[in-house]
Amino acid sequence: MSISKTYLPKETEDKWYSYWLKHDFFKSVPDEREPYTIVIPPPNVTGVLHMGHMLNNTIQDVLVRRARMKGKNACWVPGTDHASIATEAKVVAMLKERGISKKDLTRPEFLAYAWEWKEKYGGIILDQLKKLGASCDWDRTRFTMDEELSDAVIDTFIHLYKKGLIYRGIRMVNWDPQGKTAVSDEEVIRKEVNQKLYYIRYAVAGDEPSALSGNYLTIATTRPETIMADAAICINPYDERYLHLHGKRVFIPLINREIPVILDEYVTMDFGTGCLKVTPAHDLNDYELGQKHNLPVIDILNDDGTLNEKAQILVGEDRFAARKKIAVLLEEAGALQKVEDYKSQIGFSERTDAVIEPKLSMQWFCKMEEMAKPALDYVLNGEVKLIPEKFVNTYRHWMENVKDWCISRQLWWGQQIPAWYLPNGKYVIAKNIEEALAEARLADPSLTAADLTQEEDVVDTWFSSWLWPISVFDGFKDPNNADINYYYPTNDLVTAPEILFFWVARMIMAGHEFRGQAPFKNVYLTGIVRDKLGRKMSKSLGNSPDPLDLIEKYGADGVRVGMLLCSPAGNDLMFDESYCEQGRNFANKIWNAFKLIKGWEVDDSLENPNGIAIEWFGGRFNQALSEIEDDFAQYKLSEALMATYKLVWDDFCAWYLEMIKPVYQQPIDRATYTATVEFFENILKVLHPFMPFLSEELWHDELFGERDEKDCCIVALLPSVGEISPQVLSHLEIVKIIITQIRNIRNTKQISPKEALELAVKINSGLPYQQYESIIVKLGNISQFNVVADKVNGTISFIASTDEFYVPLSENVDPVAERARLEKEREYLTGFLKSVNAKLSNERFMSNAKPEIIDIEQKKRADAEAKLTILEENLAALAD
RNA sequence: GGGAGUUUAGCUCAGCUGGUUCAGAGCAUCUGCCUUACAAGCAGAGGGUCACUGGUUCGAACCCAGUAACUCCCA
Repeated sequence: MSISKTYLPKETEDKWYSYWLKHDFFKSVPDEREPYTIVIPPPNVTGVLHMGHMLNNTIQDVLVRRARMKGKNACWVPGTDHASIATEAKVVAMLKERGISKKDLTRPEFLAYAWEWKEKYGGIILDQLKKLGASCDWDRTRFTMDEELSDAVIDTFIHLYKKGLIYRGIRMVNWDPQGKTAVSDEEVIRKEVNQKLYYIRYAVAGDEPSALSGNYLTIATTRPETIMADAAICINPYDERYLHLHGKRVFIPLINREIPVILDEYVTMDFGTGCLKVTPAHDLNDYELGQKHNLPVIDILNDDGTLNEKAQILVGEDRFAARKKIAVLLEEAGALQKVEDYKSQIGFSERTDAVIEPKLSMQWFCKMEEMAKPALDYVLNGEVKLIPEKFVNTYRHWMENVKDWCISRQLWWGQQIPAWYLPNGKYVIAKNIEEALAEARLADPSLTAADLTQEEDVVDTWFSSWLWPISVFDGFKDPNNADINYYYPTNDLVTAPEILFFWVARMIMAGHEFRGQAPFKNVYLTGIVRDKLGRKMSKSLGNSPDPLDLIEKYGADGVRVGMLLCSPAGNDLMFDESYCEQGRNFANKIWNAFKLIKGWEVDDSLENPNGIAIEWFGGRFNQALSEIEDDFAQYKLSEALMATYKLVWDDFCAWYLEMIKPVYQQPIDRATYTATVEFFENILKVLHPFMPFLSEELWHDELFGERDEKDCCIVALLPSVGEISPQVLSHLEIVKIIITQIRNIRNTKQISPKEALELAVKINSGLPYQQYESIIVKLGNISQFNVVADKVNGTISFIASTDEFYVPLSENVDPVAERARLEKEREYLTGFLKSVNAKLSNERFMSNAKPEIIDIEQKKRADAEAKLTILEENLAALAD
């Protein structure tokens, strides 16, 4: 039988994934076991897997697999969200390719195309997750536009409206002129952009030109194309430069419309010129100022960002083209004083990357304040834990300053708002047109269905997502069903901090509102995946590797390990492919350990010479297991993985296997073999959540005996922490030092590992070296291990614990080098002893320090003194 | 402008309530090895004024104050 030299992921991954599926290991139905539930943060249905998903879903899978192996009923619910803006954009693009324009279609026709698109491309990202090994219960896959979930959205809208939490109003919203919809504050990404600051002169009405003040005032703006929408010029009443302007009126250049000069302390005197153009329709602050001063609102922009007739000039031009052109016109008119470079923050649409236009429009809003209060309490009182904790502050700050949520979107792809307008402009909110009509008739019995028109807008996608932990279990349709009662509240939510507010917080609000319970207990916030230069991974930078290529190259297990190695909770991670390489190497190491064990022949007539090694590793394993347990309890996944890594690589491979492995082609005794196979099987279990494919592959090897088809690593029970014998563990640490010292001597003296050495020990500590002799002899390649009563001269010496070791060399020891080495050690110890003595002779230390601390210090002194004595003697012997 | 966070080895990070598991881990580096499980490996080694300045304390990476740099969130 031949086993490949390295682990070959491609030969195992698809095989085991379909095996798990076939045997329904991911499937969960309520039963008597304790549930463990995660709902996936639904990725955008238009999305393809990126590194952020990769990280996020690896973490979820590790948690779910671990819970499953702890005997819990683990349920990971997958799905996608409908991402109204992004999807609508994709569908519009698809139609364009087919020569169809959205405006030529009716709403149902458009939606038919949208569903067609969704059916075709919507599953891609979920299929990609399978490559990673995600153990989701795929039968439960949900989509935020599924009928049940959409019903939940509509019912929620009606419910909140009836509670007075939803209202309609004119507000300044973030308008995305490309998506032609309003977007929420959270969907606006602010970026620093180089701009120009235009200084523009406005002629003052009725003023005679004078040499002193001129007959104009100058404003500074980054948006000269909006001057036609100006309603006033505002100055600070205390600005002494402009006292002469009080009560005056000025003319907007080019169109010569007259506007007043108003006074308000809002204007900063030292910014720009101190004269502020007020454009209520196109700036949020100006809007508020306009409200205060009763200024008219003149909106000169169309929904697509072009100028309309109210602008009078440049009608039909795009806002940015208009900006360039108007600069020229102003220049020609002598109204442009100067242009300066200027940096400022500009908002961009998260979905389309278009520059956001502040725009006044009629929108639907959801009141937040009332719902925010309990949602804040869940986090403050610890019912919902944020990991890491530092996010609690941010969360509180946001919840205490929460603003109403603009929930309408001017799109078709999404749940249409259940509002019906009556001919008189009023509206009713109802589940469907029949109910709407019935309600409308209460006021006016003559109305017919034809008189009603439904609101065109749909609700924000997040208005679906905030219901996700409830709606995936049909908790709205059937609030008392077995699933929701069993799985809700879920256990862990794994998501990115950037959506802490507009998703996590709102889920808590919805959970409280509809179930009286927060939807999850723990929220694990992952960091942002950055490249090793610290830049956010993005398509435009092209600095993001394709996760599927990585899997191809390093195997899914290797990539999973790579992701986790560099992912402390809540901190951004500087991803580098070399982490995946490390993961692959680790897989390979395990594979080779397996190969070694697999190659052994058992001879039943042999005695077990490895009792101590087995006892030691058993203890070490349990110790590591409890560390890993602690790490998981604190969601320190990368540390749990590192503890596993070291357990396997260092303790098992480098020490244990070397201790017990028989000489080449010699058989092994039964007891050692059995113990080792059992250790290895337990190691596979511990590895499984991190490396599911490799562990499952090895699990089924005949090495571990017969397995029936349901006996799989994925459902094996994790070992529980067993007995640890501290004495053997601490003795072995000394044994390791001895072996390392011997190897070190070999290294510095250029002695081959093949050349056996003699070793003598003068025991001062009383340690039972005879128990460990065989290990020292084997790993140190010692020909003779002698216990001596006196120092051995002409040897290399070292100290471990307080025992003295002597290695005679075939060539004479170089006394000069040996003296130098010992003196260096003496120097260190003397310094160390001095600092310990300083403490012990310090009265204040002795009176203030805790007794156990003093004990430790005294022990340190005793040890250091003992070692120094030995060193002095050895140095003296060297001088002879 | 307001708030939060970070700063420890070349890189990525641990370091709980101040005191030998206090200066750690992994990777990278250097040296020597193709020792039949593994060169995607083995053995060994080097490397840090714990950002800076003060303070509290018998004792500070850890507590306090200030400074600097970076990051994020909100305006």
